[in-house]
Amino acid sequence: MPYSPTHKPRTRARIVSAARELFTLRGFERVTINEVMAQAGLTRGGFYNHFRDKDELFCAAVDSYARATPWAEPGRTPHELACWFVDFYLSDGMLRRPCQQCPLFALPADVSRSGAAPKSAYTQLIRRTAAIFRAAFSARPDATERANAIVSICVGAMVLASTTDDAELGASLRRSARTRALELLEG
Amino acid sequence: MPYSPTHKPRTRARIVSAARELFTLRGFERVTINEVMAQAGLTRGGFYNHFRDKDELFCAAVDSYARATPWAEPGRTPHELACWFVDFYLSDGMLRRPCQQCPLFALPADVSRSGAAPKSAYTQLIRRTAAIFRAAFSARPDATERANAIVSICVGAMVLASTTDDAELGASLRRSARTRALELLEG
DNA sequence: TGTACATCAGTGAACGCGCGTTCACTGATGTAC
DNA sequence: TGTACATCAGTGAACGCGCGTTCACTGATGTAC
Repeated sequence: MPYSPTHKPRTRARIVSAARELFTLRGFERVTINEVMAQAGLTRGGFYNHFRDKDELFCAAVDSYARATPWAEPGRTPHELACWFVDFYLSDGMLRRPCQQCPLFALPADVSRSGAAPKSAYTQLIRRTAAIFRAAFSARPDATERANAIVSICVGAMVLASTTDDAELGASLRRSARTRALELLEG
Repeated sequence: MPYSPTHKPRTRARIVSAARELFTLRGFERVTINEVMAQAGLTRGGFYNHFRDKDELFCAAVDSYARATPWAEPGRTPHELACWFVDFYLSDGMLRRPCQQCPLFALPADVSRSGAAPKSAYTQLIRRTAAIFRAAFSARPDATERANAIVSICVGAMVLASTTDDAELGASLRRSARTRALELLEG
């Protein structure tokens, strides 16, 4: 039994992590397996020891987001967390720092054109994000509806801001989204 | 001077139209020049009589959206038009009918990874869409801010709805977006 | 403890398909006479 | 009016690059004795 039993899973995790970063930055098609493996410190051929094909890697990458901890912070009320999350999500840093980009706004097109598994992982991610906002409303009858609206407005603003070449328009869209999202949270 | 002077421009327009439809449906990378030309009733080679390369076609396709009439309808007040547009944008038909899909939610990733020209055309399209909503507010000081929020929420809901595999979640997101967008329009 | 061995993660050259792009050619059309 | 001609939009075979994928091999590691 050469190599410890944790060796291969750790290598795999490194590949997935590299893929997640590159995919969110440049999209599924424009990232080559060669690049992913190089970023993980490996060479091309070894890829197929871990994944059947590139699609399976994509699925694993999206899935790894969905499994990531939903930014739960101790010592904060759900409402505080929700407000903080809106700010965090719409921040300059989120827009610029590619490896931190959320696949909800970085990868929708790639996911929508892909197979069932990434779509399912992506759907989970939508649900988790909405749940953060829903938790901020104690017992409002329209909690779900409001949480949905907040997710849409945050994702929409980031999609548009990351696509426009006009930084001021992008900033303005994000400011507006922040105002309205917080307004919805205050109810 | 063989062929009438309008012959070539009309052929070009047919190619752009085919490209627009295919790109919004399947994205820039997955559509081949061969397919575009076939859909326009032509063959591969002729493409380069009209465009320098595939990037130029993409730019022309995005641009042709930006130039499209912004759904101005006579006999309707700006406010009525804005409300109708929210409903139209978030409708089942818009989500399903690929050739009618708006590039704002169908192509953001492709545009953000492309060159300057498509980004600029896309930015124009954001502006035009926001202008429809801004026109619905007579003289509110926060008209621009509200219009921006409405665009973000509509685009965000459609991005998410077109990516999830859960039709009910998608419908729910679009309903929520509709409620809040109309609320913002009523003020 | 040290050595031989078996395993299998990783290597990198090679393959082959797909697609963007090129290019020599065709043939439809308007003009000249 | 009819014929020869010039133009150039469109054709389709061919090219070549890039990238996903394969495969025979290497060499690092843990185990057996």
